[in-house]
Amino acid sequence: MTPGRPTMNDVARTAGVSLKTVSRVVNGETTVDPALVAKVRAAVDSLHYRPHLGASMLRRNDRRTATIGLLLEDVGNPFSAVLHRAVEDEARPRGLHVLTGSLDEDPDRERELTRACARRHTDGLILAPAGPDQSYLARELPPDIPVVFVDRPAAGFAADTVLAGNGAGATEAVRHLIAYGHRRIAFLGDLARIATARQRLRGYLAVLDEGGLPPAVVGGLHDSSAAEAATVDLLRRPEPPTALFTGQNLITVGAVRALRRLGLRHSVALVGFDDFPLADLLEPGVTVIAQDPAAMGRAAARALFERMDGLTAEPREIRIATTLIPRGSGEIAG
Amino acid sequence: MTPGRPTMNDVARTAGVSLKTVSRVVNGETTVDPALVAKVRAAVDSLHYRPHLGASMLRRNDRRTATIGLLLEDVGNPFSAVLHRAVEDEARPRGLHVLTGSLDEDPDRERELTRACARRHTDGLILAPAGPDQSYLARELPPDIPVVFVDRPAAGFAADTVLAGNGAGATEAVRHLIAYGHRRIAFLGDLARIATARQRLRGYLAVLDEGGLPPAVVGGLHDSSAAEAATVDLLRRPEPPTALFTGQNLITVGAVRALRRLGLRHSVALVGFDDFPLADLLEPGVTVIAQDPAAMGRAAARALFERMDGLTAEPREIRIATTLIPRGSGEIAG
DNA sequence: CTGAAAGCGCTAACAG
DNA sequence: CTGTTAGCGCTTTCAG
Repeated sequence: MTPGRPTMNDVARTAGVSLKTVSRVVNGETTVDPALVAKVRAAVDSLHYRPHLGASMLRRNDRRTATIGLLLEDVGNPFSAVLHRAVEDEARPRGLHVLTGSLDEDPDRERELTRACARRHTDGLILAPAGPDQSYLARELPPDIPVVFVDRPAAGFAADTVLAGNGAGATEAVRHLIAYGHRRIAFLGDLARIATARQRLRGYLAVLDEGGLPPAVVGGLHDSSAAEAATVDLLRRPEPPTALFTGQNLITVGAVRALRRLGLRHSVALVGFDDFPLADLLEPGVTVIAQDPAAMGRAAARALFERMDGLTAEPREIRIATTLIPRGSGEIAG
Repeated sequence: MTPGRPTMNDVARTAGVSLKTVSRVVNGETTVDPALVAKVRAAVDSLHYRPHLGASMLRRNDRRTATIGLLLEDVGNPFSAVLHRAVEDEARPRGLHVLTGSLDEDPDRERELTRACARRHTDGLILAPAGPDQSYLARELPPDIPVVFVDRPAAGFAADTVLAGNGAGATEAVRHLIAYGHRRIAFLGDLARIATARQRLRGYLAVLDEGGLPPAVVGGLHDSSAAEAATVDLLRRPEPPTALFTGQNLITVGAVRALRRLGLRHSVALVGFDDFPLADLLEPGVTVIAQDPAAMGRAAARALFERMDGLTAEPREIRIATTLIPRGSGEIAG
């Protein structure tokens, strides 16, 4: 027969004390005779006993699993990865561990993974919404597990939300280009689906409108090579734009490639939304509106912990400011 | 009074059946009267009942939590992030979820987090060892939870291990430089602590020895700016190297910055270990020995699942091949 | 096909 | 300061 993993009972037996005494020692209660503590400790060590979190959580009054869920677009992309790490760093001092998942813009997967968190009784959930509607959460998620949305606004469910200053960032980018004399400024992005992208577009349109300049929008770009092709296309038109504003990381890289291919990298200006490593080592360096994914992760984690601690205030919207980093490509005069 | 989360008992009561019937329906057993199934389903929906994974796992015979642990150096760095994503993709079809943690080269943290996994009864563990010795696992980790090591070899504990072809990759890099006529080739790396780094160094030394060439090793570089300073230093010596081989991502970037600062980027050759985004857009493009973190994650996950399914063969060592990607910097003649 | 009883590993509540 | 009893939400016997 296989003995299986030792239980508190086994420890109690080999230590010659009652189960409850073992429980007290394991939980660090101070009201135990030092001699018994020593006996229990010895038994724990010799049996390699580890307490069973699931069992204790089942019986305990606070019912904490010391685990939070973190559902992001794709844990493999740099933005999500840095955000993830920031959440972990906030969680660590509280003894919390992180269960992660990637949603890939798939609303079904979003429901599936939130359900997985509910079944595991995570103490909280940080979610970057993939689908257009989160009203299902009121049904699927028990009311005792708080949620914080991050990176994208949710719909149909009220909770704290941490967002980048998308509109403000876009506004700053376009104003910057206008200040350098540009009047034909194009926007390249991945529109429609993602609320974040729409906010950036809105910022762009607002500034152009303000200045009486004509917009030129290319949407539906989902990867780098599509962006490259679209940029080449755009610049070969009659009266091409003299400046580009790209709505996202991969699109920026596609535009850089296109400008290079066309030999225009020193004559057409470019500002990208979202920073990326080595942007400063390209030629020219790429001017960006930098987001701060680490700050977003920290803010989301802190908001979640406040809720877990019982805060019941109105849902809050927390904006993490963006920063324009001039590196050359955005300072080409028009 | 707060009702709390509904239990199977609540469902049974509102459906007018026994607890056990609810259990059967929830677990998809087929031997239930369709009429009762419908009643139970209705009760589940109306109460928003969700089964409690912890409670079921406690009583169940197989004792699976449907969760695996994944402990990496830093979930925020691109290498770990891509590996993480690959593990998740393998885990998903098996209905497994991933609990993640970053070790930051800290052996204490490694023990702390493996213990956290043990207490949560994860079904398995994928670990990128941080400390020099993993013999504690035999004590800390119950024998029923299999481990797979990834990215770095472990010591003192035998288990499947997935590694990049570090030695082979380094060998290829140095041979490549020699083929381009270089005789003074320096190695810049983060030595000592990390087994992986040592293997790369060993490959470098072996090839130089083979060709009767003098080694020049700079170690202890832990970040990009240290690497930059060291590179500048190195190249200002009398008889400086004509080619550099950098042992790691951040060091490569530091070297690129140094070469640029010294105006030597088109005259001193460079091959870096580990690929990075935009390496092809620099000038010159940076020649690298690319690892395949996604393949490593996949292989680790598959090996783990085989063990979880009961495989008891000898521990295996799985090597994931590296690829030399010539982009210019490594093809500067010496 | 359905249900009643027992008990997974642990902690709460109450005695001693 | 210590032990006993009951029971968390669920699945497992084993009877109907």
